[in-house]
Amino acid sequence: MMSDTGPSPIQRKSLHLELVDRLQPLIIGGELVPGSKVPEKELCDRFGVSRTPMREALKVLASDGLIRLEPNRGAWVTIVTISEVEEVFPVLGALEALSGKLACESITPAELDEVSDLHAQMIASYERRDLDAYFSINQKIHRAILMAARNDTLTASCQALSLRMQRARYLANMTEGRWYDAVQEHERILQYLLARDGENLAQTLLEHMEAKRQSVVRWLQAQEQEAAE
Amino acid sequence: MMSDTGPSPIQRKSLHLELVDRLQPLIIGGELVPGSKVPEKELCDRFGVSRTPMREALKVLASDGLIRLEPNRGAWVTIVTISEVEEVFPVLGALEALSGKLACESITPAELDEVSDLHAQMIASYERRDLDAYFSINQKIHRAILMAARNDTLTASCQALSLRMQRARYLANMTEGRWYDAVQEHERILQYLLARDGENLAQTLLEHMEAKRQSVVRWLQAQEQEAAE
DNA sequence: TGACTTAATTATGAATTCAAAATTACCGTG
DNA sequence: CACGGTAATTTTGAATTCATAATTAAGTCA
Repeated sequence: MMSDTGPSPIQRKSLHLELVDRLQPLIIGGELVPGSKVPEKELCDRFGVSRTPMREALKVLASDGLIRLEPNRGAWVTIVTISEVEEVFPVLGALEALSGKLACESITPAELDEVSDLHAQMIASYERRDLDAYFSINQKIHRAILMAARNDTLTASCQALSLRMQRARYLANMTEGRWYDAVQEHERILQYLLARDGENLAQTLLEHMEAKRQSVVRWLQAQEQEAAE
Repeated sequence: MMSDTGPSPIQRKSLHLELVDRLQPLIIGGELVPGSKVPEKELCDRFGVSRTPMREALKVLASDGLIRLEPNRGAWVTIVTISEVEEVFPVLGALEALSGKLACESITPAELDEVSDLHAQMIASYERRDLDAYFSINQKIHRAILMAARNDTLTASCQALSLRMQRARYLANMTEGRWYDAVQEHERILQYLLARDGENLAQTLLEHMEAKRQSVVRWLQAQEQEAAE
């Protein structure tokens, strides 16, 4: 159902890109702990590659902000700071708002069906309080809207920033109240999308991001508090 | 006058980052011709480095979209296509609009003076039809607004996309009419910034980008036409 | 014991090497 | 002469090597 990027590319991806794809989940999944050192040698052994392609991959991940390279001291998994959240969410908001506007212009009935379907699934996971499923489907919805916007540059930019925000399991933490609100927001998002009302969809996505930002910042502040004790 | 990123970093940048910084101007300046092969060995000789850091740099540049890596066939300088322009400018528009909004909240009187000064210089270069100076100052203005927005993530995103649009000398080509309009737009941009009118500044920056997009696309279409003959 | 040196070890950055792929040059055949 | 195929050359991707910087361990002395 997803739009294909091309006719089955036979070309083997270069090793370093393969590694980028493999390392990303380790970082956002928390297996590589934020603030800890990236165990270069260990990862080389694990993936059965030499240091050269691994280090190339680390350079790319660093340019995406997922890790930090300290000269002569190796690579470190970056941590999500409050100030970074305050920076990234407004940018992400602007980009998602644009994606909503563009999606309304280009989305097909089939794609609308798909989003509706995903939305229903998301509601179902909300009702049985399945947070993991909820988050997974939630992301699929945002991605589906992005796809419908038909703008690969926009997709890539959103993707990169989203990854940075997913580094920890922080986002998977919501109060019951915030969760309810988020679902309401998504209800509006779906309605505006179905109505192809770009302006209101953009506005709602912006508010959605702003609310998410607040929620994440609150949680991080609570974490800080906790750590101080 | 520009805000310093920190207290004189003694730490030597890693070689590959140094190379990224050195290669970028070669690409956007057109010395590395769009569509041509990146002469890896030649560049290694020129900068006196081995292939390892050079190849690391190329991987990073590729992830920024300035070059394209074809497996087993080397690196190629990407060309600015019409469809890419149609993609990038709307994204850049959204980001610049945000930067305008944020700048209105945080810009200092000293920074406002600086922008006013740059604006005056830009008008002067317009009046003597000095396109190179005009473009250079123009960029400084956009960058100053970006700095005033106090959002490094936003700055980095804008920077990356701007670079992609600067790859050729295409942008330095404007009709007399378009040039005049651009100056008028910049007049409004300055006024809204001085008035700290975020909403209108954002809107104007958006329109500015849209106009620029149209102008660049027209020029590229003309180029295509020319090439076909 | 504990701070300060100094030596051993390890990790990092970058050059070099090597196998595989792609390109070019060469050559025979129709 | 054009075409197809094979061998030589070059380029690329990735492993290995090597010098240097950083870290750890050991030893010295107050």
